[in-house]
Amino acid sequence: MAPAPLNPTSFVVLGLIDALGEATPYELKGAASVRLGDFWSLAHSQLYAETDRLVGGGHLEVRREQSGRRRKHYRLTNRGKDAYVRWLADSDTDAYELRDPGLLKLALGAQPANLARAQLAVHEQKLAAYEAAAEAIDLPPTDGRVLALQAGIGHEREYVRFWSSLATQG
Amino acid sequence: MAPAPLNPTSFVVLGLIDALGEATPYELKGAASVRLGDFWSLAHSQLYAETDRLVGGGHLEVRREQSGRRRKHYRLTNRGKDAYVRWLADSDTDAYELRDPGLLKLALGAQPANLARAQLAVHEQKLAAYEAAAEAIDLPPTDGRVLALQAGIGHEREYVRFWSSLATQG
DNA sequence: TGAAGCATGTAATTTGTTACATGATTGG
DNA sequence: CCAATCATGTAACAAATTACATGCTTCA
Repeated sequence: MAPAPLNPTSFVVLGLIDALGEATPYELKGAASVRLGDFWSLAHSQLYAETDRLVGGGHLEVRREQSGRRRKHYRLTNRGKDAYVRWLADSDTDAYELRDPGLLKLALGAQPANLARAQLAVHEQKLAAYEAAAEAIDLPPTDGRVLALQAGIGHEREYVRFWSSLATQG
Repeated sequence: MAPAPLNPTSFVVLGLIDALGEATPYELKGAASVRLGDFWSLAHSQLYAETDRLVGGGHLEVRREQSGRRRKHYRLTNRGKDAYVRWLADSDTDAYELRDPGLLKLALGAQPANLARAQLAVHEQKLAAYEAAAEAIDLPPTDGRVLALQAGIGHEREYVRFWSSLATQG
């Protein structure tokens, strides 16, 4: 039986470990929220599961502390590094779907005005948070994290524009 | 043990059946792609599983053909209708996460220019498809489906703008 | 009449979420 | 020193994806 193929979660883990050199699942949790913000969240239990799987596939290796907490520290193997680098360089990415619960309600017939007011509040808040993060970040403007944040800001602006246009009626 | 709570998939099914009056899973498949376009897709096996679950929770009732294909036709029960109407009227929707694989690669350090060219092509195509759909649709401009489509168009425009700005370099 | 593809489902596998448990550290 | 909370994991459950199976229509 072939080992399970790598999925986006796998690459998040590989990418974070690549950046950190070595990490425990707990450290990955922190790194994920820093590097990916809230546009791609993972439950901490997923990180424990995914690191295990990646060890099984030969993409990571573990070093376990011999005393105290006996934490597991993970590093990339050559195989893991290769797989990650190839994924990163491959511009043919998975398809993306909007899958926004707010738009789902709208499409299924919710009253636009009420929904819009609630959604507007949500997206205004998220926009403010992203803008604050962009303000605070200390990285060259060509860094991928900055660019991704700019993309997030663009989307939230678009959401605010969209729901604003519906919020006024009703 | 309490019956499993309803999730977005459940409400998609309830909503489609509400609109259709009665439907087989196969008909739901068609209805979903018409009403939700490609912003919220479901595998056909999900529809069989979800209709079953909803029967178990008392939200749907089945009528099975007595001969031939013995298809199952589902209708809302009062309980199902109620749950659906309440969900639709509740403006407090689930949170939304962007979760775009393209942005994930960008944030993890992919070369912006190559990625951008590929993503640009994808989103230009999607934008064109949405615009064609908006052109073809024959519904009042206040219909939720039309509005959701407008939202999709706005997002795709934003994507095109964003990736365009990165595609020129490199 | 047989191939293509539409229609209808089930089963196996993989993923993701939620809940539970408990040890270590630290600030009050 | 004790309450919070940080850190570390496992287990149970729910959901989604993929693969498998197979009957019905249609039309060449």
